[in-house]
Amino acid sequence: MTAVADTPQHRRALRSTAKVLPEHARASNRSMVLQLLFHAGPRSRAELARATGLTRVTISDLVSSLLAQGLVTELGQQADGKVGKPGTLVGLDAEAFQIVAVDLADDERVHGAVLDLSGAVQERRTAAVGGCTGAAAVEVLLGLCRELVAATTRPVLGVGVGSPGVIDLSGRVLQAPNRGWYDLPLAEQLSAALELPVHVANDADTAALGEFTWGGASGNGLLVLTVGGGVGAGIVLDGALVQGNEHAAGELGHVTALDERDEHDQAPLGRPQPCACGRRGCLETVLSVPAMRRRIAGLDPAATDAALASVGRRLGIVLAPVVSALNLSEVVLCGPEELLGGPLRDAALATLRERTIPVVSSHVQLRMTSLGEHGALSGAAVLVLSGQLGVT
Amino acid sequence: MTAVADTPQHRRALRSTAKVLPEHARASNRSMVLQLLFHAGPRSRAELARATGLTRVTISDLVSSLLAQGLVTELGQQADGKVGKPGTLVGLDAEAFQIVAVDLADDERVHGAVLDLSGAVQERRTAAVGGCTGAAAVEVLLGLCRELVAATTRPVLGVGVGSPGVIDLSGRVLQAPNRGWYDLPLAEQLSAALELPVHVANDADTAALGEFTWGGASGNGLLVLTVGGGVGAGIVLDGALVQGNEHAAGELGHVTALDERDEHDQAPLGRPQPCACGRRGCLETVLSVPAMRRRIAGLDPAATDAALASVGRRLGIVLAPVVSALNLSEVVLCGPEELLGGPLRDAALATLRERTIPVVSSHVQLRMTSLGEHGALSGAAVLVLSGQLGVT
DNA sequence: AGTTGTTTGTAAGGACGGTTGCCTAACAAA
DNA sequence: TTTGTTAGGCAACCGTCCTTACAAACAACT
Repeated sequence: MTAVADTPQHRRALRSTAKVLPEHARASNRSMVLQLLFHAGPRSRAELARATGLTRVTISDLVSSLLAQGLVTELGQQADGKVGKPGTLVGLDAEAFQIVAVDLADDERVHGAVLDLSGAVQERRTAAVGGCTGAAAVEVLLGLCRELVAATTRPVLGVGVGSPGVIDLSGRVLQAPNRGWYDLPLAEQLSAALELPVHVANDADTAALGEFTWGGASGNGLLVLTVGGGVGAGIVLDGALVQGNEHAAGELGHVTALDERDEHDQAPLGRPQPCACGRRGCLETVLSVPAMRRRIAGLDPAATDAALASVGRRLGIVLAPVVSALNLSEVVLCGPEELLGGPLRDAALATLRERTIPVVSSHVQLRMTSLGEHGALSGAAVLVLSGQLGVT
Repeated sequence: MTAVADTPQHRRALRSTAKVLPEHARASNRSMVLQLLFHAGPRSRAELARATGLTRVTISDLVSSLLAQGLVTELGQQADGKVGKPGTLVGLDAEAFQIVAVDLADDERVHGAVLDLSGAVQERRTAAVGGCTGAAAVEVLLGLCRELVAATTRPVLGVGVGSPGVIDLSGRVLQAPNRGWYDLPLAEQLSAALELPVHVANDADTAALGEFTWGGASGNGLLVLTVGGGVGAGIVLDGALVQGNEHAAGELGHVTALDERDEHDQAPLGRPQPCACGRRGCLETVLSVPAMRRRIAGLDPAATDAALASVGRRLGIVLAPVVSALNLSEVVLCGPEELLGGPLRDAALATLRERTIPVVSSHVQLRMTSLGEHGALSGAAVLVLSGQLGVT
């Protein structure tokens, strides 16, 4: 229809650009105010104005619209002993709305929760997958969502879903072998059925978002490694998830981590094992929970520690190039504390530091998640916060 | 002075946010038009409107201001056989302005050039470093800049500099040991002296920008590896350079690539060699130009190929985790063709593909730069295009 | 040749968002 | 009480984009 040819040059030229209207400026400034109230706590209008660089007039206008929507509330006078008129504190009303979050990482049960805007869990529900795949699996998910929405006691801001698989920005599942989903517009379908905004992302990505927002991330550049039945990663740079060319960023589980001839460790991991992907020696074959449990089964404590440390060293070797290339400030491990938290972590960090230049190694952290097993759920909630309010 | 405490939460909250005014929207839309004309060639106003999503009225307004600034020119009627009034083609005037670009990667000579807006080199000059460091090195650079500015025949859009070292977004050189620069506000100093906009970035980063803009990059996610006296990398994701937590992203040269006990290659690289950074087995100790020349000196062609392939395999091993984590679409090598272009590249690509999951490996490219030795210079020019016009 | 329909580019008017300048209220310190 | 400072609101203005309307230029049909 259009006379303009849709050439690759066009798409390239406009890939990361879109028209900007004054109303987008408004939305952006609104997000900035919410972001500030979210992270830094209640503030007076005048303080918001100083912190954002906007004028008091504009902030007043923004705040009044936020008050009208019920997102923020006035919390009374500022009782400092300072000169001048005391300001009126304005704070985010964490209980004004609720978020429905669902985690599909577990193959057996779908885990869901209702959270408030501060990430506090209000309700928790699960549903059995029962081996369902394809459309039936969508039905199970939809059922849990309906149940959770029914359990909310406030208006629902939106629904966030973290799922294994490759998922694009619009919430379309390009492929999720575990569920038998291929090219499925999951967010669109759920949104139509629930009549709510729905955001879907890879579960490692949601875990990374959760860690970024609530895990007390320090610097810039975060990689979250989820260790379960498989191994996945989510990367947050400059406050945004890295998507990758095919939306497959974070596929660290299937990087070769063990070679045929290079194992001379003190607690040898043995020959590279075959992997579900059809190759051998993938990181998943040594770092996944089942693989580690098999390896340490029946070992005495010292041998267990040595075996886990050996796994940690392989992890450190794989992480070193990534951490160097991106100059990450933090690597976070999500998974069973008893496997990951001890010698594995220590060995991985030591190896990572040995193998990177000081300007990188001296700043990088490697730690367990501070969100426990709720990481994926709260991350799915951040998906909604980010999508609906611009807050991360 | 301000009553608002400057807490970490504040900086965190506002890190990737800034107030947005309608004029920023205007600037963004202006950039979008320029971007389209730059990459897709001349268009009529109506076509620009369709491609950008803005109305014809707004485009007319934007185009008229660009015409007034001399950045674009009208190129006559569109002579298609279509119905309706033929449009007036509007095109970027590549010769309306010129760009001064300087490359400091070479320790012996500073290379500079005058380019037009299409990246075509108009003039070329160099200056001897003569072992200068610190302020004296700045003087040499400044002298070359003045010479180049004097050689321009059109108004100068700005000056772009690519330099080794760690450089922040404002063009402050945090550390550049080769030049003896530490915490030096280079862009600011040059800008004050030349009375022109000056943009400074790491040389690997400028090379990556050049490749991204003029190298025919295909997908999303580009890593450019510069191989010279050392090894550096620049990464472009979603059209923007990756900075890193300490602005040290791309420090791949000092990732350990060779271990004490894991070398069983067909053309052994031997024991890990000491590196200038004080550790052993860094990628630089096998992949830098001097290291490779030493290794192949006196070898017959077959042995040379085998040795270079062995280096390539080490490179592939280091790249695999990075390419997987970011799902990169392209890795580009910059450096001597005779060393990098043959068996080394082939072995690196094969190793990279072997060690990554198909969804990643089947899409990734690994090739020599298409910009020859001018990559860094044209990249420095892109720095200016990007900074002044929003075009990449 | 005249009519019709399509497309281009411009003009006028309106909506929206932010700013500056000025005002009043509330408080501490002199 | 006076003075200086800070908070918050009101009015007027400017910039940016939109919608609507219109003239010009052309192809195709009658």
